[in-house]
Amino acid sequence: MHAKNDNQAMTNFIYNMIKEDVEKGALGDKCVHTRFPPEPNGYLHIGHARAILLNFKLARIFNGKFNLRFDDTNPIKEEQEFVDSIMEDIRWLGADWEDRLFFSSDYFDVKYEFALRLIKAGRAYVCDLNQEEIREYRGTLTEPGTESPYRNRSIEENLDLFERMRKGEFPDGSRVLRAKIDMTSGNLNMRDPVIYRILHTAHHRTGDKWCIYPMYDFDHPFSDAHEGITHSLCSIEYTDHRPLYDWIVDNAMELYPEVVKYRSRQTEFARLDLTYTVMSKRKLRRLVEEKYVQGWNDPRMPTIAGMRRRGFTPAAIADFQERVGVSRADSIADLALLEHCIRQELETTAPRLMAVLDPVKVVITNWPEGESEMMEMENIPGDESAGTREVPFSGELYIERDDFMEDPPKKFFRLAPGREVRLKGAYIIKCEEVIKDSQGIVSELRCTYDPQTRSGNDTSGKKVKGVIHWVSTGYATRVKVNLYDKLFTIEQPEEERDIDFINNINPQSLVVCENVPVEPAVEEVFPGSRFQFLRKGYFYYDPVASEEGMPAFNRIVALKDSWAKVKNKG
RNA sequence: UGGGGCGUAGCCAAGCGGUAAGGCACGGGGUUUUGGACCCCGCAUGCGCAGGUUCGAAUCCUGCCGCCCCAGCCA
Repeated sequence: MHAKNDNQAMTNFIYNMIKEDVEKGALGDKCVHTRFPPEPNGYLHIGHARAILLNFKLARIFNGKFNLRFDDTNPIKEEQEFVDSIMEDIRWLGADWEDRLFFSSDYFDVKYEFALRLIKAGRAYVCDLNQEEIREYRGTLTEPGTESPYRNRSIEENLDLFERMRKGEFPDGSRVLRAKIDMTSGNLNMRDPVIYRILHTAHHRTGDKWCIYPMYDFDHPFSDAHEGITHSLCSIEYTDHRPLYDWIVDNAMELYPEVVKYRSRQTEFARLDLTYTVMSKRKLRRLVEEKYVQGWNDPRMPTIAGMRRRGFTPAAIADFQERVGVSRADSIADLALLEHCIRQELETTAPRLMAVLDPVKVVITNWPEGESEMMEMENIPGDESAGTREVPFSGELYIERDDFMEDPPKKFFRLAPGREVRLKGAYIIKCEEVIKDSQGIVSELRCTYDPQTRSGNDTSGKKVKGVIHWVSTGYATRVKVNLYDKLFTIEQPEEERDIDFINNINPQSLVVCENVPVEPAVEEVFPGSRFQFLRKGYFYYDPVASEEGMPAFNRIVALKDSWAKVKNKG
């Protein structure tokens, strides 16, 4: 439907590059093969969705393959809980890794062998410098480093020491294995990078089998080449690591060709940020831990889990990613674009329902006492196949409090004393009397209806500008509604260097409406489905927040509101 | 002269020597029983700046300016 053809949608530089590779036969007998390599130490967010979808779609467009590989080389930070949530999120997004679920830790044996071969080739050595000394020897951004005094140990000694590291003879931090590259390189990553460290910590997959673990820069390129990844896509901050990536892959091909399926290449692209939210793991964790939100899946969070509970759809997220595009330039996508994508999808797919979020009572004084009438309304305007439903109309109704103004400005088209308005799908009513409580708050509007104006066979010839929604008081089902809005009040909450980003939280990011009257058709809908509450916005029947007898609906996004603009102009 | 990356509209982004796509946002009009949706129209004499090459430059050259990343035994 709204999803464009893949080939038309993709016009970014990575797509172009792969297309060229394919056309000139650069892949040999290989097909395009990509991967998404999350570290299982946190929840996925909308920024990750770009990487997931990009990798997955690229593989699909070129009839290639897409792997999911957990980068689990640091047992201190990684947990099974995150493996599970990450898989759930990726699956929900629609990226299918088929039978190719891998873990970096699956290759610890073969990586150990590779390390041995590097040592034997004189290209890696065990270094006894402690962490602080390694830092000192590394030099600075502007000064070259100094070679470690252990750099020229004999191959035999290195082999012996590395073996003893593996056996657990040395404490954490006492020794590391380093690649012997160039301590004078302007690129710090090439100054004899550490490739294995000692960590006497159990691993979520390999248990106590290992007490030495490979570093990312050694592990990642090797795993890519080992899996036969043709295009290794990563974010821009790894550009500096590319020479090391190539060094590792080249050495693997030379020293251990039997386990290398492809000479993988790394390509970097910019991360994706979004306005009115934060994306850093640290800040998201703070929001959760300090209880500014109710958890990682709070519908205000930019996490995949949060967006799923808010009611976003995978299709809208994918559409958003496509429209934003991919480049190497730092970018912050506009929340308005994401909102546009979900509105566009729901406009044609979400059935309409009437709910009055902030009710005020209307009594129709000339309506026959105790009578009611069924009004037929379209579920999705313009889509006959979506059918219609019956909505009970009566002499006592709720309408939205802000659909009435006692002293309205010229451009206000809704209800006001002496003015007429159409009740959507029903009759035109006229406000005859305003009743207020002791505090002067409007408590009831007494109106008359015009029997000639029944929707569908209006013989009155009347034209009113305003159309408002309503619910019959005697036929209202009560639900809970969570009105979610932007989590922050400014576009870039992370930008304010001197002010804690917490200060920019939107105090109105969640407004709860209890006992909201909704037309009775709501009783036939299911958790997990999406609706438009007429004129108010799109809502998601939240299976998590709903309770027995009290369904909860989350506002995904409000409808565009051009009245608000008029009103604010004065 | 540490190394690397990036500057096209308010936000994204195409373009790769032939005279600035597209989307969102914004503004105007039409239409409408959702102030929604839909349909028109408008929105960079200009591509960070300054020179140069060329019949012709966002694209090539030179020099500047600005922003981002890198000194984890994190990924």
